[in-house]
Amino acid sequence: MEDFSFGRELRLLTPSHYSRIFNEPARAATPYFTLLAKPNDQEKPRLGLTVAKKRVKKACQRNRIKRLARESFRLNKHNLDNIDIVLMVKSGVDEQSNEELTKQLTKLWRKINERCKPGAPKPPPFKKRPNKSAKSNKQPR
RNA sequence: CGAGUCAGCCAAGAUGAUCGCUGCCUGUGACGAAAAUGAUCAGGGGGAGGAAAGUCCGGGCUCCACAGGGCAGAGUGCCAGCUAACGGCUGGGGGGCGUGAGCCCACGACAAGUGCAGCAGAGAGGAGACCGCCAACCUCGGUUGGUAAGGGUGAAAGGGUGCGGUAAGAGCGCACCGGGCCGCUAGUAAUAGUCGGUUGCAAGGUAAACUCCACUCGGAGCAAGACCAAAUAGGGUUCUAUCAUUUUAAAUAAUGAACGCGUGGCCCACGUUGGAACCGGGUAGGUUGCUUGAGCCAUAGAGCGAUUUAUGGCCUAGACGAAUGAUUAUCACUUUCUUCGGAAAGGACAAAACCCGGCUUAUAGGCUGACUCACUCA
RNA sequence: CGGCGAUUAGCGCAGUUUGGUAGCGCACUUGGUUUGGGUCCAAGGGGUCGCAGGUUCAAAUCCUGCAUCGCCGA
Repeated sequence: MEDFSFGRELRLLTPSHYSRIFNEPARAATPYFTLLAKPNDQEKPRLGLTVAKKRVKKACQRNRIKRLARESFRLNKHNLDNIDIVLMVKSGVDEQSNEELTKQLTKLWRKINERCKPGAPKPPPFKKRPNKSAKSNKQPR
């Protein structure tokens, strides 16, 4: 029987936890999510969520996305190594169905775990994304 | 049956299953000498709203300030009541809309004072002669005077209709209607009146213009405030005494040395030369404030009503990178398709953050009651 | 969660106090100057004044309610 619990020891609780991960993390992304991750010295994986008000306007939609992410993490955490993950969202998530988001998240957990393995190639140094705005302007709405 | 008005209620459709989150209660009881605290695990029964929203008002609560009063500033604005309070609600008055049930209204004062009204128009406020009308004069087209009935301008032109009157006109006079003032009556009052008297009508609009009048208001907000408090740096007190020598009551003073900074190196200049204990401020972090309250339900009484009194019963979320969820089964409901077996899709607005009373805004639908209008039948 | 401010032409801003005509700079268009371009000169176009109600004869301006953007407080 797998352990599916999700207590406080599996979450990132303070700003210092978060800022550690923002410094040179491994990255994985889909059109609606971005994951940042780093190995930790605990025995378990840990999860933190950032759902910006700028990206998702309504409070009940923010809650829905956070719940889905936590639920997905809870069901998949036994496949993860000891890493800290921060999940960020992009604009447009609130228009997607629960089913679609769950599918994307399940893929992402596997992907981020691969990239955090010690043998994996080091990610390029964290730079400011060049000309991100120019690129997004080209994309059709 | 159709159209409509008002009031109230429900709201991720209902019931299960599996896997989770959270705080409460009961048991367990790690660490610890023990007590206390209560880690962990198990069980039980709770766990978003009518607007939780906007933050537009009002209050509780907390801290700060404060003799008393006034000014300034802000707000409210028909009258009476309700309330902890209000810009809210109830009842009444007045005005407007609707055939009606009903709905809407910042609705004090411009006769205290000041201001504003572009353009047009003769004239924009105790006025005025552009056209017209009338009279006089003359060069027959004008001049002077009278005149507010008619035309024209404007959002707005200084009571209305009729008769008399007049050179033409005019509240100039009269009748009726309307208005002002004083009184009477009804009403707590706003206000009302087939009421009485008086007044030719003189001062029109605008106060979401300044202003005046009446009433209200100290400021900030739970990120308020209270308590505990690591590391690092720094402050104070005491003791000891530093790397050496001399000196002094005393690390009191002086010299040298060392180290740091700077340099390829040197000189000069600058700075530092330990340790211990205690004290207070205070950051990260934690605890508290934190949910029993102007509370909810039922019955009875008072009141037209808002509301209130009495008795009985009930306890109904307290999170903090922030819980209240996900998947699935069966059964209902709506729409579409249909080979009438079924299949597919769908269910609003929206998430507590100290707590209440209101207002405003968003909202798929469903249910209940009262009433109005139209038509038909009896 | 609480407390504040702003929204006017493609861009940056006046005008709002005291209600009647929406203006300035850059940019844009046309013409002139020049061999041509720039500079310079002259003329011109372009604005539901964030949205919806109300007060008023008349609203960018006064009042009310919404929307969007931004700032501050641990």
